[in-house]
Amino acid sequence: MKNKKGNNGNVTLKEVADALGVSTMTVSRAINNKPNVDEKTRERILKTANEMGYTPNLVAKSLVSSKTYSIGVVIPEISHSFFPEVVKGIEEIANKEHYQIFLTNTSEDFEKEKKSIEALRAKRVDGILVSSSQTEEDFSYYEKIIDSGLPLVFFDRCIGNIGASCIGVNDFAASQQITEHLINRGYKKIGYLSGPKKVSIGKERFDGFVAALNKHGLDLNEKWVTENGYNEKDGYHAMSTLLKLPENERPRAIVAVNDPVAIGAMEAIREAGMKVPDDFAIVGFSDDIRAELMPSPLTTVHQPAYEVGKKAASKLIKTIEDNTEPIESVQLITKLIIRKSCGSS
Amino acid sequence: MKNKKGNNGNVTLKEVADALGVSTMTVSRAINNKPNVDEKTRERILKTANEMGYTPNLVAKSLVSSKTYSIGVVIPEISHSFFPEVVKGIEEIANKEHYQIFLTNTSEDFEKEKKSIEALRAKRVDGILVSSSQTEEDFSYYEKIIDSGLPLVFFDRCIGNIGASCIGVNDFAASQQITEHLINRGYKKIGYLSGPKKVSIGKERFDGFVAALNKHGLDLNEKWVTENGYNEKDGYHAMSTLLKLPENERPRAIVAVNDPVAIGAMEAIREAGMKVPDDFAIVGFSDDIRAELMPSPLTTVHQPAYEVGKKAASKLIKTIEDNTEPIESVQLITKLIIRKSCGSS
DNA sequence: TTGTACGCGTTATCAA
DNA sequence: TTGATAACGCGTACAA
Repeated sequence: MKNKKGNNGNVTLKEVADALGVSTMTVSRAINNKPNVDEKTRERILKTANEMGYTPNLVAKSLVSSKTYSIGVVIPEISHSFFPEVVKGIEEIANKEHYQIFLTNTSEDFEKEKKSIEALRAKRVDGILVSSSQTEEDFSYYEKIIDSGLPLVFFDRCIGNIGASCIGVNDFAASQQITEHLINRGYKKIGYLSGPKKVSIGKERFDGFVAALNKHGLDLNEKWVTENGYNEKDGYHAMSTLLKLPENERPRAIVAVNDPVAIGAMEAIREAGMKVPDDFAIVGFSDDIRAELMPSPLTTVHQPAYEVGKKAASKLIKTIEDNTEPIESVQLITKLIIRKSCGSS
Repeated sequence: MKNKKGNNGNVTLKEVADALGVSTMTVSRAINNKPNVDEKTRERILKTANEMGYTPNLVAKSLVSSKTYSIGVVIPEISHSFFPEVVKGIEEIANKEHYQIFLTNTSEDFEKEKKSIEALRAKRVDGILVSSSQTEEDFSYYEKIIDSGLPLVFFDRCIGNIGASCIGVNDFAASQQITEHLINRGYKKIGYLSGPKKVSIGKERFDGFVAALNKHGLDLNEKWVTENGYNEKDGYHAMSTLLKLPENERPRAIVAVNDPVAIGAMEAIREAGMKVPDDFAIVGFSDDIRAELMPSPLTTVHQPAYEVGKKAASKLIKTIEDNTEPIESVQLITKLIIRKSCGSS
């Protein structure tokens, strides 16, 4: 059986007004605490509205105001411990400012990413926060979004110089630093397990790695560089490839683009009957919740995920509410966490 | 500078219609693939709409149809590895059915939970999925929600017999089973680190623990039962309390209400200079991503988190789209995962 | 202080 | 096949 009025169970201003014999405007004013309402009528209205279970219809409000108080959040992989922390930060700030968040998970698939954004746009979100999985050279998709005027802030995986703010970390410097840490420990034969280099963190971190080698006069051995995805299975696969090299042509240390990849690689090393750090030193990036618990605790770069989320949400909301808010690229500071996997004593 | 028309950069049906000199209805029909449009005009319209960058305004559509294709998801703690998996399952099903999800994180706070639900209701979500943190006896809040006709499905932490479906796991049986596993290994002095027993999983799991003791003729020692929250720090705190007992009055094995609590307790044990399982055997619940990596890998109950999410979303959407969909209480099957923390050989 | 008219963008309905 | 009108629920602008 359907409701006579399509509005599900919900009470409208008009229904409250009719019940009291006043106009909808008076009810509206009373409920929104506008000054020009007689105190007695206000009380009557509030009482009745409450009894009738009135809740304002934000859909109608949004249609009039072109403001939904909703923001879209697009992330590549909610299972990585980094992202739930980011989302927590986003949610905290958003709620404080009375926004709700639409969450979409793209599973590292750019096509799904685009579809999600179209859905969010159709829902008329006030803005979107994106950690992009785009692996193409062509940034016109995001350029169009930004040109259209939809407020957009990238976080973690950014697309630079196309007119959107970005909240990330110092990927280049941190990657250089952790690589130098390996070099300083005496490792010279160092391999790199990369993610797609078209993705910002893929490029930045790899470049940091190369910069460290150059600075110390070490050569980049192309055979020791693999390019796969950002998950455990990708790390496992990449490391398996390196393990197929003849023993004297293998690297002695490994830098992984992130912790899930490092963790996958460690599994491949273990299965090959070898040990970390005795046979391979290895370092990661992101300080996954599992990093310190690995059989050989993983040396990595700690990222302030919660702060990234808060900062990104805050920047987006400022951009939404004030279109003179400047575009900026923020790099939050990471911290090198030295554990045993790099051969630390 | 503001837009003349408040609709941000978005093109409307009317604008497309004016550009072609047809009525909005014709444009609407063309775009929605209704049959009664001349094929030539349809083509002209689609072409122009596309060129102008038309995207339908779902807010306006929702106002007319009283349907938003949005569902609210309320979870207690997104940082627990269990919940991101659930959310992933929810998102997968929801997207397939063209729904978007509003995510809210309550940090185990019932007041925040209620506020989130009010916000979601004001946004006129088509339904909500809730894992409740309510710790009161009085269920009238949810009774009112359900009576109001807002489709609601609980998952993981349910509130029973008040007219909503619930997708959970066999908490009672699994808790009994894992407790019996300890008993069968010869442990007789068994303590319990509980969460709030007003929360469904708190009660079910504790009752399962007690049932196992009873079945084997063991007494429940009240001193060995603590009631705290569901996080690591709660487990740490609870275990610290037990460790203050004189050595001969301490339990020899511990059942924790979930893995985060078990992990916190293990930390307390380690800090006290004692070992798992040598000094204390311990088991958890939920198969946290860290469980197998603990210094003494944690024996626990694996929950099909992703399946819980898919099933919950699927049930909610069915309930939304067909109000004759029966109320049901589903218990998905868990699996006992035996590792070393229970003294397994 | 209170009420009336109108518009936000869309679709259902009925008329042409 | 196409168009005009009304309605969804609310708030702004103006009138009483």
